[in-house]
Amino acid sequence: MGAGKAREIFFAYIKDKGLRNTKQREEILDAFLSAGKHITVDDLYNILKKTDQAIGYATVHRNLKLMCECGLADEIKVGSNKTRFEQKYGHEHHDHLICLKCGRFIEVHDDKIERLQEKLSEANDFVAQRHKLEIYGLCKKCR
Amino acid sequence: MGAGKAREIFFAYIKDKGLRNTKQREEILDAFLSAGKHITVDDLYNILKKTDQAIGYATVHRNLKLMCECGLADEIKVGSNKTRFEQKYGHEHHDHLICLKCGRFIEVHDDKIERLQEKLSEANDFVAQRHKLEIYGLCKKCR
DNA sequence: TTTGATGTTGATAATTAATATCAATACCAT
DNA sequence: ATGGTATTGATATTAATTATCAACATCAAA
Repeated sequence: MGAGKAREIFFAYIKDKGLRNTKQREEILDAFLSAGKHITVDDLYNILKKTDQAIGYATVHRNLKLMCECGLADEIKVGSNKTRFEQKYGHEHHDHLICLKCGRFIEVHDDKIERLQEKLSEANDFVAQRHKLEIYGLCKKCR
Repeated sequence: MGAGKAREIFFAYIKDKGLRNTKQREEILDAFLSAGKHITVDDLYNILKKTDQAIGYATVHRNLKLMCECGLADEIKVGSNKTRFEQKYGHEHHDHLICLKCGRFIEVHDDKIERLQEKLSEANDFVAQRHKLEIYGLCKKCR
């Protein structure tokens, strides 16, 4: 795992922007990097509360945003639920199969689909920058 | 256009559910059916206000939800913006190219991609019900 | 047609998530 | 060590959606 590398990227970004390193920032980064996939602000806040009673919700939120800015994290929004954050560094681009019953996210990838998307964009004089593909249905366990 | 058919579906659904027909309900339905694509509650509310001063925001909202229930409308959420509703009846399934600059939605469709998505789902023991593909980038005019 | 049970409306309140504010504090270049 | 300033954490604000409820409208049955 490139967790060390991810930290480097974060701290380099901070320095470059003239921002500062703090105890909380580091805690949040580490907690995020070792947390499960598709975590919410609440999730991370609750994890951090256990070891840092004083940490604030807004601080967790702000720093997750910061991780998105520097390319370490991605925001994903599903339905009307709250925003989830997932690790981007060291994780290939992927799409999601989302179980409507248990809420499980399955990460998938298909090069062919990616290429067809690119073609589709070109055919519409559109310059694609990123995309989101979510397939909703029932997973193995739930059907 | 099957606007008449769409109305039939709506009223049949209402009757079937033991719901009632109202002046507002009909106004909202008709306004929605003749409105442009990807409309928000606000948009529709403002359109309706012109001909029915007394109509309530909540009523518009509730009835758009109802149209989703009966399969005439679909909710689409992009980024952190407000929910948009689009007509489903008489409109083939499609995906969206979304311009990050001007916000324009371009509707696209690719059978090959659809089939590959189905395969991808099967390969993961997943029963797909619906999906959402959004490609973000810059449209012809904006690049 | 009248009636009455009940679904609907419209105004407003409540809820929820994301973000802004700001005084106190912590960081770090000098 | 210190001073300028970014950060924190508590709280307020914003924004969208949904819930509440009394007044009203609908429609099936009489």
